[in-house]
Amino acid sequence: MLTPRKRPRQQRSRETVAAILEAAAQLFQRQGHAATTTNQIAERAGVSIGSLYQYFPNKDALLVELADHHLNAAAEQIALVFTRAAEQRPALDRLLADLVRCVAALHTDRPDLHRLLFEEAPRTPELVARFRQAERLIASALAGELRRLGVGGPAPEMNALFAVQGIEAQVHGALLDPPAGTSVADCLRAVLLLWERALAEPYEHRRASSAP
Amino acid sequence: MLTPRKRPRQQRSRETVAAILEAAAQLFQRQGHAATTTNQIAERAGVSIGSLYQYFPNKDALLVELADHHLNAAAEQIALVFTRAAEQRPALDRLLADLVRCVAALHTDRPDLHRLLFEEAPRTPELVARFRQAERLIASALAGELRRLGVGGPAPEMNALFAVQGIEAQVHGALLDPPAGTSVADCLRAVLLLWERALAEPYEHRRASSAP
DNA sequence: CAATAATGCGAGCTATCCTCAGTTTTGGGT
DNA sequence: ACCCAAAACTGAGGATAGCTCGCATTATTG
Repeated sequence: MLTPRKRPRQQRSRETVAAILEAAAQLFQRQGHAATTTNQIAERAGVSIGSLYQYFPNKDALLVELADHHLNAAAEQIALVFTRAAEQRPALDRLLADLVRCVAALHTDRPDLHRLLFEEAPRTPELVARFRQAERLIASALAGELRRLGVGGPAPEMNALFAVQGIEAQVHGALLDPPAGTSVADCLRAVLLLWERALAEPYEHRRASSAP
Repeated sequence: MLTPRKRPRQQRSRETVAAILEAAAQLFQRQGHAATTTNQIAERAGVSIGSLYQYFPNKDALLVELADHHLNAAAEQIALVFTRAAEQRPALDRLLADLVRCVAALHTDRPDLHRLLFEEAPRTPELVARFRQAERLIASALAGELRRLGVGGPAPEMNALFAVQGIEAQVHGALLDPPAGTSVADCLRAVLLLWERALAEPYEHRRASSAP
């Protein structure tokens, strides 16, 4: 059982839970996950260790909850890109540019939290599942736009998912460990160009001179 | 200090280290990282806990060492793809097909170990750095081939790196969590097609002859 | 065959996660 | 206003895992 062991019903307990999460976020960011003890978190939150364990079954559950918040916030930002796309019906290059910019912003907005969740924390199955779910949500929205534009090949859903996974990995790499002698902006531009080329029509099969 | 605290100099100690790593691999795979204790590892390896800590400064160092072995094995497999490419000088689609097939094989060969290292284990900075290093090595080899083929855009190095990062993420996703109603083979084919399109030159279709 | 270095040992220290029995606070019913 | 069951809170301490350290054992050197 990784989900809360008890639901806070009164106002007081909801504040307790919020304080615990806030404290956990701060300490995890400052000291790392392993170096932070649950007693420290409780102390900083101004509650007893027992209260912490009334709402979180173990230390990792705090991480999962923080990740969930972060992913929801991210999904919201990305959703904004797609609602704007639904209104303005931009061309592929414009849409992808917005998407890449948004993904990059998600990394740079809270770099420490992002690094904590993606590079340091032990990944519980729970955490992995939530990440995958967010990925699919975004991919689904992107697939809709690809269909509207008549691009993305014969299976836009699949290609949209791969695009989301690829862009995430590439932007992540570009921001945390940019290739020597290249600006981050250049990297993002290059990523954008790659995906424009990968997804744009014509999508005819070029079997020019060699077998599969 | 995450690297070995003492180097094994005699045959006896080298065997001890090997036994410890073997035991660690087995137990980590069977029970997961967190559920495995260092005392269990020592016991299974047939050595005392003190001996373990003579060669590994902490529990995570075992993981780093296992990851290092795994990455070296992977790099070797991939290097094979590129030495063969150097001989046969295949076209882009053929080269990418080999690469994707090889990456997929690395995932399916030892799925439990791979999952351990990529999805469960806490990622120490050391571990992350080694991943990045392997990535760059492969990207560098790929960039060479792209240059030979005259594709990969104006900055083949950068695009090769993005391709490696993207392919890894996409193959990983396709194998561990394939989209509903799609076979793994279909996914891999789709990934391949995306990267063919992303990297191939649309404007200049000159068949490369011998320019470095 | 000393003498010295390398290796191996394992009881136990330290520190962390988490429990639980008991206390305090809250809010709805009378 | 008052009562009281449910909700919330408390913190000392149990259980356990990572890791240390002084000493025994085995190998290597001169």
